[in-house]
Amino acid sequence: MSFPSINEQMDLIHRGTVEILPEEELVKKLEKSLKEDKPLIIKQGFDPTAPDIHLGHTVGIRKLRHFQELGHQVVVIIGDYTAMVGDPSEKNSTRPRLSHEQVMEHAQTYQNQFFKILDAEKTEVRFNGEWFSTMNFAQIMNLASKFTVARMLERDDFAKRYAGQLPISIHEFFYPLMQGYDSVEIKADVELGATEQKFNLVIGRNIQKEFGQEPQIILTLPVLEGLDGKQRMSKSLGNYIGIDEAPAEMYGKTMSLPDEMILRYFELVTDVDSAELQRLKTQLEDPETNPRDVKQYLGRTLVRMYHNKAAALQAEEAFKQIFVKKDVPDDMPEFTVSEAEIRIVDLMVAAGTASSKGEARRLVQGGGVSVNGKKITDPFTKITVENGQVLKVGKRKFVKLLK
RNA sequence: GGGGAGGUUGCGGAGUGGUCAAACGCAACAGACUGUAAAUCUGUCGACUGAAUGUCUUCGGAGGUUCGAAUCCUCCCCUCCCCA
Repeated sequence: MSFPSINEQMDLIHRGTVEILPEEELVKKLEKSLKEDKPLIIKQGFDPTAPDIHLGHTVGIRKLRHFQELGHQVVVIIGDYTAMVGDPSEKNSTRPRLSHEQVMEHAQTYQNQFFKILDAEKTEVRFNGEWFSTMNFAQIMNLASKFTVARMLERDDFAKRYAGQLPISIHEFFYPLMQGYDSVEIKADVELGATEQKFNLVIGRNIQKEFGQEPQIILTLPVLEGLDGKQRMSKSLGNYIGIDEAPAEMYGKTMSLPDEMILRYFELVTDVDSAELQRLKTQLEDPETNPRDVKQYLGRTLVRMYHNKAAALQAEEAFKQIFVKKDVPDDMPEFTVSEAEIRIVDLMVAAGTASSKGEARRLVQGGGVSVNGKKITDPFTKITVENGQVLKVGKRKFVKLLK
């Protein structure tokens, strides 16, 4: 196997990263790997707590991909055991513990999605239950003895919870220890993680030293903001773009991003090269440019990456049709009405566009509902359904009515 | 083990016997303006009923007092702080 030069490697490694700690050590490791023609072991762990991978996750996965392209060995750890603990990072409360069965189910979905980005042939997937399930209490005590409570409480999240009189369970202290021990088991050279993971990653270095290994390099990556442009992208906040989403969804969600996020997304979650990135930056700074156009390009790029080019163009067309021409989409869910005449609020609830009649009534009164382009303002309006009529609720809910 | 504080509608946080489906802020949703951007403004924000000084469900859980309980009492569960 041959590797690119150190400079070339460092260039790609640097893209989008926040910190490399310590960078000189990484260079040394790369030199050694080059000299001995031996790939570095690159680790990142994933807790299969939520079964869908979104763009936020891909920041790390794509970095793994970069290492893979450079010829290094990527090891993905599925934290089947750690998931049962729950990572306390950036959390202000104890996470619910998952059953092993749930975890394994999620893990499968994760793997399927990983390989949309990673080269499955060159990726080693390990479950940390492999070593944790057989660890005995003496070994656990040994691991636990290597850290102090004060050290744990240095962590911001723990410190805040402690100060805020919120519960911290003892088992949460094990999370960083477990993650660190994973590095020992696979003899990691580099571990990737989001910036919020820094504490856990540093613990990994310490643990490796305790176990007589050369400590791993830490590479931190930014936490991607979600659709609101403020809070981290996460499924529970509902501000995510999932890589499994349909083209129209993916494109539409991209278009709803705040403008300030455009470049950041290009940099962190797309393949555009640095020259292109620079060009886009210049373009956005030009007052003549409508940022919307650049955002459309971002939308197309993302759909192309996770679907294909045709889907990207189609998604864009559909989007324009609905929101630019204010037309109705070509494809929409259908709902068959059995009654000859139905009240608008009942129809809305039946067709799933409102969760209760109260909500339906409010939407109607708020002026957000129309049938065949005709706005309805009285919640007691009775609709005589004709085949093919379109019910529109809010900005984006369309239902085709059938008899 | 002892002492103290606390658990309220997605979150934060008022409310200490009726006027409480519960202030206010955030988030969310809808409307106006737009580029499904941001900012701003307006409205809504437990459910049911053609809608109201209506009914039901909700203030950690279970009982109780009362004409009436988020509010008072009893027991239980959970969290935090201090002392040992």
